This record gives sequence, structure tokens and C-alpha cells, in this order.
Amino acid sequence: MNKRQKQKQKTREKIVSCAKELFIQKGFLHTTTSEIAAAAGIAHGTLFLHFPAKESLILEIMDTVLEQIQAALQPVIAHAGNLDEIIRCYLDLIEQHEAIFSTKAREMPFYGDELRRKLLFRDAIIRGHFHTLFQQGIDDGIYRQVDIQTALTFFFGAIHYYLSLKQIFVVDGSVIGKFKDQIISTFNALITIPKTEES
Amino acid sequence: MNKRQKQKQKTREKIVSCAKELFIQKGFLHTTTSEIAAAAGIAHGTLFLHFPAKESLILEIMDTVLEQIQAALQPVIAHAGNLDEIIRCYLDLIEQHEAIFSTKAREMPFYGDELRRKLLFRDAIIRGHFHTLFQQGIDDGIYRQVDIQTALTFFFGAIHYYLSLKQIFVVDGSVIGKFKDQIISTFNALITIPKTEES
DNA sequence: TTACTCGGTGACTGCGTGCTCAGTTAATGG
DNA sequence: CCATTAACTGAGCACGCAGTCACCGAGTAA
Repeated sequence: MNKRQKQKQKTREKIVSCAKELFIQKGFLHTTTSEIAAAAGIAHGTLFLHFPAKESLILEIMDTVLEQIQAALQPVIAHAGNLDEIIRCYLDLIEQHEAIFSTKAREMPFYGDELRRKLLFRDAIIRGHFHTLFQQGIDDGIYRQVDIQTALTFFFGAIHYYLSLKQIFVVDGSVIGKFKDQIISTFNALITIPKTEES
Repeated sequence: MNKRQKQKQKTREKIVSCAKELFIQKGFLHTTTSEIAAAAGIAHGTLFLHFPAKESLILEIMDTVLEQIQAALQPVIAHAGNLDEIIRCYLDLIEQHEAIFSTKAREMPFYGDELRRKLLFRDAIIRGHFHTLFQQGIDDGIYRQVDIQTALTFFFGAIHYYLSLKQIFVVDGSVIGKFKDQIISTFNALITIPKTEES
């Protein structure tokens, strides 16, 4: 690879990494191509030599970022004994990368069909693991016999709600961090078969 | 009321009804003031004689709907209905105005601070009624002693989730209509103290 | 050294937006 | 009948945006 090709690749990588950071922080919809160019230290026009349109940038970035993040959950899921454990890990992961998950929750309805489908597919995989462990808990007589799909929608719906309206719950810091314990304990309380209610 | 006042009111109503229709179809963010004016058959400038800014339009529209809902819920609360009753009533009303609520769920994070605050305030009032009846149910020994705030976030979060991603759940028709029964029965099952789990 | 290639530049264009304001028209009231 | 008022008009403004293109200059190959 000669000097020119090397430089070109370097520029492209710089664009991707800067765009990624900006998308996570400000969201895709409110990041301008000029901002990306400025952050990458290149001219506005250069951006369009590497990517035909702004849309093609997010296609490349959003999915791969979430893929990497969610892949980190995989090994944990594999030897997760129970639902409680996986919930904790999942929420820790979201808290850790809260900016991008918040952006995703807010903006997903406005993404193109292709990207939205990809993102929802990733979610569905994780949800599937939750489902399995939930079913296991029911079979083991720990959890109540409820409609798992709907019960999980209560859970994921609440997370989605906190993330998409994050700005009203916290000024700085993490929403999930703030409500994590309540979410976990309340969800657990609701789905667990009580020994005795009066105590 | 003289001819002038009558005409003015008529124009105002025309603006509101056309704006509402467009907000439902295209969303508030993607409806332009020019479109509204064109649909209402008035000049672009006329719109700003009746409303100081675009945001005040959606505020009035959402206010009207939310007030209707609050009014419809009032009798249920008045004659000491239970949570189950108010949930049913609430979901029926949401289903009735689903298009506008779906738009609101999707777009709220992007509204200006003031508008969002006002809309959330209306939501909070309705949520307050739920809280009261939930507490009553706990006191009566019908519901389990759980964190009411968080439990309600599971409920409203799920509704929010269905509404904001409506497009992936149904092509035409109502999401709430589709999932209403499941939502109600599962939420009830979760919060109610079970007589005996094995049956 | 020279002719050519090609990544990079940034002023510019075209478009869409919310909102304004000088001017028009018609109802009002003395 | 006419001066006043108030609803209405629509061209135009200021702004922000994604995307373009004529030009530049360093790298390349002969």
C-alpha cells in the first residue's frame, strides 16, 4: 500500500471514529456533516469523497457499535444461571454505554427501514435469552405463570422509557444507574411467587 | 359575536383541525407551517396571527386531547372505581386517539423544553390517579406491596414502547387494540396477590 | 525533471424552514 | 358616507442544512 492509499484509509478511519463519537453524544439526527468534518480535521467536501451521503455513515456505524457492545453480553449470557443475573448484567451494560442506548431509543423510529430492522433484530436476540431464563424460572416454580412476552415488554418498555426521556430524569449522569436497583427489585417482586405476603 | 369575530374563530378552528390531521399523518416535526396554512386554505402569515409559534399549536392540540381523557377518567375516579377499571378506560381512550399519541411518544424527546414539560405535566396528573387507586388496592389487600412508582413505570413504559414503535407491530389499525387485553391481564396478574399459584 | 494522478479543499448552491411586516381588503360604528 | 379598525395576505428574511465542483498541491511513474 503506497503513501496515498495509506493516507486515504487513515482519513476514512478518522471520519468514522469522529462521527461515531458525535452520533453517540448528540444523536445522528442532530449531528451535521460540517461538525463531523471539523472534528475529523478535514474539509467539509472531503467527507463526501469517502461517503456518498450522511445516511451511509450511520448505516456503517450504528449497527457495528451496537454489535460490539452486545457481543460483550454473549459470554455472560452463556453461563448465566438465572433471570436475575442476566438482568443485572444487561442493565450494567446499558449503563456503561448509556449515551448510545439513549440515542438509539430516541431516534430508532426515525431511522431507515434497513437500519431499524437490524437494530431490532439484535434486541430480539437478547430478549430471547431473557425469555428462556424466564421460562426456566417458571418451570422451577420460582416465577409466577404469566404471559412472558407481555411481562418482558413491561421490563423493556420501562428501560426504553427511561432511556428515551433520560433528559427529564437526570441532568448529568446515568438514568439507568439511578433507577437500576428499583427496576430490578420491583420486577423481581412482581414476577416472583411470594412466600407470604404479610410480613 | 359579530361577523369579524365569527370569521376569526372559524379560521382558528380550521387551522387547528387541519394541523391535527397533518400532525397525525406526518408527525409534528415533519409538518411545516406552510403545509398547515395551505391545508387550511389561508395565507402562511395568517397562521401566526392565531398562534405565536408552531409549538403553541401542538400544545393546544395535545392539551385538548389530554383534557378530554382526564375528563373521561374523572367519573371513574369519582365513584371510587378500582385500578382495573381506570386502566381499561385509559387504554380505550388511548386507542381512540392512538395516532396522535403515537406521534407524541415518538417525538416528545425532540420537543422544546417548555412544550415537553407541559405535556409531561398533563401525563403526571393522569398518572397520579393511577397511583391513588393502586395505593387503595394495596391498602385493601388486593394488590401486592410493591414500589408503586416503578410498577407504574412498567405499565406506562410498555404503552410508550408500543406507541413509539407502532409501525413494527401493526401495518394498519391499532397497536393498543391489539395488545390491550394482554397488557391488562398480565399487569393485573403481576400486581394482584395470588390466592394459590398452583391451579 | 516532467507530466499525470488523485485525495483533499472550502466557497458556493439550492433547498427547506419558521417567522415577519408593509400593504390590502372588508367589516364596523359614528 | 367615510374614517377607523382588525383580519388577512404573501413576498421576503435569516438561518441551517446536505451536497457540489473548480481548483490545488503532494505523490507517482516515466
